[in-house]
This record gives sequence, structure tokens and C-alpha cells, in this order.
Amino acid sequence: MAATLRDVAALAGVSIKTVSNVVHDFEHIRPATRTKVRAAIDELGYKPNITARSLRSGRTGVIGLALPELSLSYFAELADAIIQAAERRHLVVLLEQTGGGDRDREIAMLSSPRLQLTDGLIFSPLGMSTDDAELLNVGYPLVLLGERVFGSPVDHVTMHNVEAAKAATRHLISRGRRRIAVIGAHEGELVGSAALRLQGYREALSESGIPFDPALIGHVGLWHRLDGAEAMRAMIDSGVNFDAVFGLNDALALGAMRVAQVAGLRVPEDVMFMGFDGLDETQYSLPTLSTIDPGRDEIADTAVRLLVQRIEEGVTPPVPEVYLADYTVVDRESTAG
Amino acid sequence: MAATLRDVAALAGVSIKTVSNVVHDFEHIRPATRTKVRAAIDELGYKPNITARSLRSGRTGVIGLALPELSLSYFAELADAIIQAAERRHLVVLLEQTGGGDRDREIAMLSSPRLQLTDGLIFSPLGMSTDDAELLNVGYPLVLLGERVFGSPVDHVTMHNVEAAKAATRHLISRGRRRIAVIGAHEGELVGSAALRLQGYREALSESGIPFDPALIGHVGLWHRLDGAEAMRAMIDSGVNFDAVFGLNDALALGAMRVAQVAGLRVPEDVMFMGFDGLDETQYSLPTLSTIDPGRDEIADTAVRLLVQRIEEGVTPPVPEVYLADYTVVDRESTAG
DNA sequence: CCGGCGGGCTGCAACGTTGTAATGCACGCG
DNA sequence: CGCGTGCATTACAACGTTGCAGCCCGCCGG
Repeated sequence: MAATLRDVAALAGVSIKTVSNVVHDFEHIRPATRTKVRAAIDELGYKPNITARSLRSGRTGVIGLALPELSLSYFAELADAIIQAAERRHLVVLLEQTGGGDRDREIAMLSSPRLQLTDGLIFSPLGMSTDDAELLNVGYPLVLLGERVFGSPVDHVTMHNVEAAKAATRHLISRGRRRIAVIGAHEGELVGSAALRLQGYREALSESGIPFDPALIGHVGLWHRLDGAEAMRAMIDSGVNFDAVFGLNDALALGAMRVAQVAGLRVPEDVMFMGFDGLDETQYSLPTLSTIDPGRDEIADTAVRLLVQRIEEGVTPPVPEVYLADYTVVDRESTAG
Repeated sequence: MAATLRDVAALAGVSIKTVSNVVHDFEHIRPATRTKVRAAIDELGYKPNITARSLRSGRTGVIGLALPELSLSYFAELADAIIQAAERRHLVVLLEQTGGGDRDREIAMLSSPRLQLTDGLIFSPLGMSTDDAELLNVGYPLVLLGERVFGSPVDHVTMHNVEAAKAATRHLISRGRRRIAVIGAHEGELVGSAALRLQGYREALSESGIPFDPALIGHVGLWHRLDGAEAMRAMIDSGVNFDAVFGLNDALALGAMRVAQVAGLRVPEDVMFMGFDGLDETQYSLPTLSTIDPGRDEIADTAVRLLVQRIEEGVTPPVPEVYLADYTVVDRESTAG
């Protein structure tokens, strides 16, 4: 069907390799030959066969992106940014979903044969832990996102979780709040976004001499809106007193805010709300939600850049690179006053 | 680096082709040989090279998915569903973003060399129109989503836009509303989701003998939350009287609802709101948003099924198939009463 | 005892590309 | 006039796989 180098060569009356040279803009070609070959290429509508090229060169121009689920806005927006960053480097993205924190699926993904057509992988685990770090010693270029796994042998792009959560908490404190609830803690977790952000929260409290009250900590399973809603309801039902809520991500904060409003609390007068992630959606809630912008585009661009570097260098250097993106506090109506 | 058939063959003391046969579970192989080869495969950790296989067979096991942008929840949820549907059929998805309705980018996408590593494409255009239908006569399997282009030579999966919009409008009428505003119309559009849904709205009105009032039609550019918010603000400022709002998609409805609430209108008492798309998010707004569930999983599954069919049949039959998914009216707080 | 059949396996070619080495040729210099 | 140099082009092999034709051998029926 499709024209090949051979067809073009036959039509132009040159060798296959000469056509290949023309396609690659090799410099030592007579203008006359070049013109002739170009004409043949146009006439036949020749397009190089990428599969064959990949087989020869070992490169596909495709990178894998594995993340939990696109229906979570955070990951959808992250995927958007990564696809754009990849496109700037002339790469396409093969997208895999690992589900909401299924450790076994995540591990299986790492050795999936589907990755064969990929030059490398950007991986955002949710179910794996630091104990699984050595599993990341795969034989291909890999860049890690998020904060589930530390001390692994691969490059890692993440954010200043502790610092940013501290800044978020400080922001609430600066507005005069003292009884700041947290929604989204994970029982017993030591690393991971939840643990790190909680740590930032505690540091901000102690810095201001505010005692830590475990009754203000709302535990959840996942980080969906629904989980935030349930945790908020439980906290309200428990009768504990609070004047601000820090959702460890935006979805939790939005879910919690909705429940608080239904319960008759005014935002921000009675309770201030603060999220984390900088989702587009936070600009449109009622009231608009203050949040932490974790530098999504920077994270996406860096992840792709590091992956490309690994792909080109070939060998994993002894010291993996860890990159922390800059964050910004976004002040909106939910913390006005 | 990686083991090839040749290495396995050498280790097992058989020919390359025998190893290939074992890998493919060819039936005429002596158990002893099979065992020996299996052992060699395990020992070397052999994984077939998909690129080479693709070159030989012409199939990659990858399908392309081209849609406007993942940061729009509708497309993120659609992509999620399509990836899952593809996985069920052992296919992976290569995801491309065409931007928010850029016709030229969409057309360029159709002949992008990146599609070379793809067996076919599921394409959701936003900027193309029925005039561009013949451009869809590409040389590879293609399935179309959405309602921008009709009369094209390819399979088309979409929803009952007119019927569903009529049902949505009827739902508001059944709640006693008569002054039903629409947010999201596209000036001068004849096909496309906006035009079809508007048509359904008008049919429902005339069916109930309610006069059509152009002042109740809010025009927008894109279908983002922000556009819904702006159109609502303009309508309120215009002083026109309304007791319900039908957002032609959920994002518009949510943006509009927020503005209405800020303006002091009570939902659903003063104004009822109805969306369209069945986004997850509509379950968590305040109040929760009534919407039309257009059968996303069904659409995703059908699109993948049709594409696989085209890939396997090879030739495009003279009559392209058009599939319309079932819809459901989802009644929530925003239309309670 | 011979011919035919089919199971089990092998060798070769091909998919379309690109790197390497080699070829022919013209030109300039001693 | 002969030789080296550098340009323009070519032939060939290889990437790893799979389809096809063919090989050998044992068994069965005549």
C-alpha cells in the first residue's frame, strides 16, 4: 500500500540509500538528485515507516506515562501538561492507568510488555511504598513522580510538600485562625503526600505556638471528593470545634467545603478553607478555593526533560537526580478576610 | 542487551523458528522441546520485541486517541473510559491533544506521522465541520466521536443529543418552570452539540406550548466553566426574567450556577439548573447538579469495538456505521421541588 | 516392500529502514 | 602524467520477527 524507500528509489532512478539520504538532509547530494528524489517522494506521497525506523534505531519516539486515573482532575491536568511537554520535544505519550493505588497493578505495569514500544516511562505510583524502591531498578529509563517512594535508584520529580503545606497553614494562621482542621491524613503513613503535608502543618502550628490537637485530624482512604465530604461530616458530627480546614488536596477540600456549607457553616466567615494542587476547578467553586499551586507545568517539563536525558545518555548514573518544583500560595475567597 | 529469539534458540539448541513456535503456542511441538525452550526463555528472561513483530505483521497493538484537551473533565473522563475499554481488548492508547477547537491542528493531526505506530484512530474533533467530512477519508481505520462532522465516510459514535436535550428541558418543565434559559449556544451553528441540544430544547418548549424567547439564549465561545459564568452574568445584567437554566454541558451549568448564587439567587428555589454530560463533579457541587448521563462507558466501548472491527476487516465498507448511545436523566438537588 | 502422509522441525526470505564500507569519478597538485 | 583527495552515490548487512516451503523420519495401508 504505502510507498517505501524502494518505490521512491525506483521512480527516481537512484538507490534506496540516496533516497534515505535526501530524507535525512544529508549534505553531500547534488542539487539535481535532491530535486529528482523530492519529486518522486511527493508523487508517491512517501512517508517513512516509523516502525521500521524504530527497529533499526532502537528508538520509538514514544514515552509511557503511567498514572492512577484520569478521572481525578489532578492527574488529568498533569497528563495534559506532560503531553504538551513531550510534544515540545517531538515525543508522543502512551498513557496507562494503574487504578486508584493498586500496588500490584503498579508493579506489574513496570514490566508490562506494552512498554516495549516506549523509550522510557514517567511513573506516578500511588500504592507502592519506599519498601518497593528496589523494584524501580528496571532496565529502561524511568522518571518518578510523587512522593510514595524515596531512596529509589531513579530520577524523581516532586514538590516541596512540607514547605508548601507549612505555607498553607501559615496562611490560615495569618488570617487569625487557630483551630485548623486537616482533611486527608493517612493513618500510620510515614512518607507519601499525606504524611509530608501533615508534617508541614504541624511545623507551622508549633512555629506559632499553637498546640496540635489530634481531634482536628480527619483520616481518609483515598483522596477523592467523596472522601473529603465523609471526613468533614464525621468531624462535624463529632462536635469538635474548628475555624479553618486545610484539605490535603483540592478534591478533599472541595468535598469538605460542600458538606460544611450544607451544615450551615459560612465560608470563609465561620470556617476558612484551603486546598492543595491548584486545580482549575478551584477557581469556580463557591466560594473560590484558596490553594497551593505546586508548579504543575514545571513538574511536567522537568520530568520529560530528565527522561529525555536518561534516554539519550543511555546509562543510569550512580546518583539519581531529585527535582523539587516551586510552589505558590493562591489566595482566594475561601480565606478572605 | 535484551535476549532475542536467536539467543534463546542457541541456548535451547533449536532453531529460531521453533522458539517462535513455542512462544505462539503452535500445536505441533513435542512436549520435550517445548519444555526445553520454555526453560531457555525463562533463563534469559526473553520478551518478544514488539517493534520487530510490528514491522513483520503490520500491527502495533496501539490505537490513537485524539481529543481537544484533558483538562476539560468531560474529555478526561472519556479518555479514562476509552483507555479501559482498549485495555479489555489488549490495546494500549496513544493520546494526542488537539487543543480547544483548533481546526487546522485537528486536520494536521489526521496525517501526522506519529500515527504511524498506531493501528487506528479514535478522533473527537471540535473545530472541524461537516464541510471537512471528506478530509476524514484517511487511509487507516478511523472512528469518529462527537457531533461536529456528519455525513463522513467513517464510523461515528455519538449520543442522542436532540432527544436527550429535549428530555432535560422536559424535566425542567415538569417541575413547573416556564422561563428556561439556555447557556452555551453557538451563533449560527447548524450541526455540533450546541445546535443539536438547542434544537431539543426548542422541541420540548413547543411540545408544551411555551413560546421561544431569544433573550433566554446565552451565547458562548467555548464550553468551559468560565464561559458559562460570563454568559450567566450577562444574562442577569440584561435583566431578563428566568426561573431555570439549562447548561448545554455540565461545565457551563456549574459556572453559571456559581454566578447565579453569587448574585443572590437560590438554587433550586429561585432558579433550577440542569447540565449535560454526567461529570463526576456534578455530584459534589452545591447543590448537586441534575444532568444528562450520555452513556460514556457505552460510547467508549463501542468506539473501541468498531475500531477493532475496522482494523481486523481491513477495508472500509461502503456504509459507515453510526451508533447512538443511550442517555439517562439524572435528577439531583438543583432541580428538586 | 514401497509409496504416501503428516508430525516435528529447520532455513530462508522478507517487513522498511539505516550504518558502514566501498565504489566511481573529477579535480588539483607535484 | 600519476596520484591523492573528497564528493556523490551505491551495495550490503543488520535490527528481531514471522510466513512459507521444504526437510527428514516414522508409520500406515496396499
